[in-house]
Amino acid sequence: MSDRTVADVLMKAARAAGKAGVKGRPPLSSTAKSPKKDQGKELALAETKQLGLNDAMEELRKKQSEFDPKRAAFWKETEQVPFIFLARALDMISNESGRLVITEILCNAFRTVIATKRSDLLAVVYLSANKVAPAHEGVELGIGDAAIIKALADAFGRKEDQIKSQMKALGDLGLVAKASRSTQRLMIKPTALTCVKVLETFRFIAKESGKESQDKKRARIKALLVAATDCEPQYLVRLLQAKMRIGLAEQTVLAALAQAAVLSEHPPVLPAQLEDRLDEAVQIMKRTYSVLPIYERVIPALLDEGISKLPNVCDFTLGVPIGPMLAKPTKGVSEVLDKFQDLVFTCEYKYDGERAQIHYLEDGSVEIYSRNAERNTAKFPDVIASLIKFKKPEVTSFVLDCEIVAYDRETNKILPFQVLSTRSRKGVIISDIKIQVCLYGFDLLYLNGKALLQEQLNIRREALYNSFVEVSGVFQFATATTSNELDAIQEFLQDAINHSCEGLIVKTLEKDATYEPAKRSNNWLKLKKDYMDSIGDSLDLVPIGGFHGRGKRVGVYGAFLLACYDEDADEYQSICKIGTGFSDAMLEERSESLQKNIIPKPKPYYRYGETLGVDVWFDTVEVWEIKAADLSISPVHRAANGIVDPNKGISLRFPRLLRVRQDKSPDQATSSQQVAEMYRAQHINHHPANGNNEED
DNA sequence: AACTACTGCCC
DNA sequence: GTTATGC
DNA sequence: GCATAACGGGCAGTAGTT
Repeated sequence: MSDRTVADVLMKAARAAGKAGVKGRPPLSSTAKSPKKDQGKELALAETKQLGLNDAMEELRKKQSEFDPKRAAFWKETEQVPFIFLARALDMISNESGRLVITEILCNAFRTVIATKRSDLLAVVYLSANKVAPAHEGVELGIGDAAIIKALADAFGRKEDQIKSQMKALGDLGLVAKASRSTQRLMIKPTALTCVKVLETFRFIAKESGKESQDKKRARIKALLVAATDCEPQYLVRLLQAKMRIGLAEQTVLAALAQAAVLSEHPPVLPAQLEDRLDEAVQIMKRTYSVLPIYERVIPALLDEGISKLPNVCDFTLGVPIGPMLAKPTKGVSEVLDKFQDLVFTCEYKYDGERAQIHYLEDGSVEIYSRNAERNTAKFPDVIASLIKFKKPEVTSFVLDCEIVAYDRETNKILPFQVLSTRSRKGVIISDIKIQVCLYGFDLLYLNGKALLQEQLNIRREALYNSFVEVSGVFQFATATTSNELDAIQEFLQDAINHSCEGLIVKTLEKDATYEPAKRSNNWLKLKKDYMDSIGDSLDLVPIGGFHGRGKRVGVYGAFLLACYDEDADEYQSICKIGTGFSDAMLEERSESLQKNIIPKPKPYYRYGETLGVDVWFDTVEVWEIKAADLSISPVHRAANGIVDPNKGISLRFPRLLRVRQDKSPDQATSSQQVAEMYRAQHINHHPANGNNEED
């Protein structure tokens, strides 16, 4: 089969389709954004027979000052909120790009729920935020594109291959679902979906496990799809994918929720105060959720007590993960000095491991949470067992912010992230552990019954230093300096890198130095070698394959397969895919240019992993400069195969496009020898278990 | 029992 | 994780 | 500056298949 024809046809089809339904980029083709309420209207009238639906939905468009919550309800107040109400609201939002308007529509929808069926607000918010449960509860759908494709084929009586090729063309399974709507009319119309029912089904899907669980999950999805009408299939699928793609995500949901609470108050807020109250409410809601990310707690409290009293009822709770504070990237020491001009600050090593937030409760129990609030407690029983050794006896409760790093206690050296990631993740037993870890503590958020979030970093850090003792290779404080001289910082950065760290985190100490949960704060700056221009690994590589874009990248390539050139064997060896660093214009240019160089099948002198699933192959014509943070041994890529590892190639960590090298031809690309040399130059600390005879 | 594709979650 | 983009 | 949505490598765990 010829890849060219398939690829070409799909690409053209996508362009012709004008990329309706996914926003973010002014479409290549000039099809104007046509309001699509017209289409929805007919479908709704024909199918749902819910008279008043369209009028009701029209109400949602109104400004919040003119909006009448009950007029937007087309169901009886005793009934559960229909799913189509939310789906239509989301569809309305998909046609908007302004965040204010999006927030307003969602706010109106929430107000209607509050005014009619308050008990459904929780489900409606969960669906709006595209979540199934709090992150730390570990509820997983276990449904990906492959499973959805099967379910769609099943529900609409289509062939999987057909769905797949339509997926390539439309770039979104939600749109495929929309296009698949069953033509046959059902004899008995299924009962309308409700938000509660949909959320409940998602939770059932998550619970399904073991033999034939995939069939059971698929059956549940099918049932939802069959019962769905109008735009419901599209949004069901997008919810299952956890990709809403309509410019709405959790932060906006929180804002809308806060505003809806204010606007639902009795007596109504005076117009003169309204704007301030709304802004304040949004801040309160975001802050509350950042320290207590559990809708089951926040929403009832919001409904019962109102937004103003929310902080009194919903506060940080030991055992519940706080959103970790994040750092802003900076390009160099001078930018850091610039941003922290007159402030006192400190520099800490940025360790290359995984972020951990450790909760130690009064009863001695422990929870360990990841950067994304996943409960990792069962992954680190060794950490829990060692707590007692580095915690001072007078410490009865704490929340520690730290980095867990793979560590070789023989050589006292930090091991690479790739080693850490090989640790088992579930139900780990201490005696089975092969990779030891060291904790690097850098912040203390809670101590002996008292939250420290509001304290400045110097206070929190003092508390940290006073509460724990270092145990070499088990628990150490993040290496820090308070020097504020450019040269000294530069040197400290080099020290960090020499000690197997990624770079530095620079933090304000005394002023503007509170812990800002869940924020990428300006008070923490990260400084990595590869952020700096003219420093860090950069390679000149050849695009040899393309992958059809999804979402806002439909109609262009979303990613490319890159290769280096092996001079000895005269072959191109895949080294990584690349999908970031392109401006929209650049991505279009490169897509268009490479499309002219499509070849029907890969050249015999291309080396690559078969599992990559390349959509389209290109002749070697261009050279792109790519920046990366590190080089790694790869299970799929083939660069420098046989040079560093007998059976494996080399790949790049965090690859991104810098620019197109118009001055270079493909055979002048970075050579496999150079790639191998760059890999060796990293001076990686090898784990003893991996260093010896692996393959003999 | 070994392999593979898929999924979720680290970075 | 990095990056680009619209508001 | 914030929020969102494109996209990266690579690992363990799981379900299904050979």
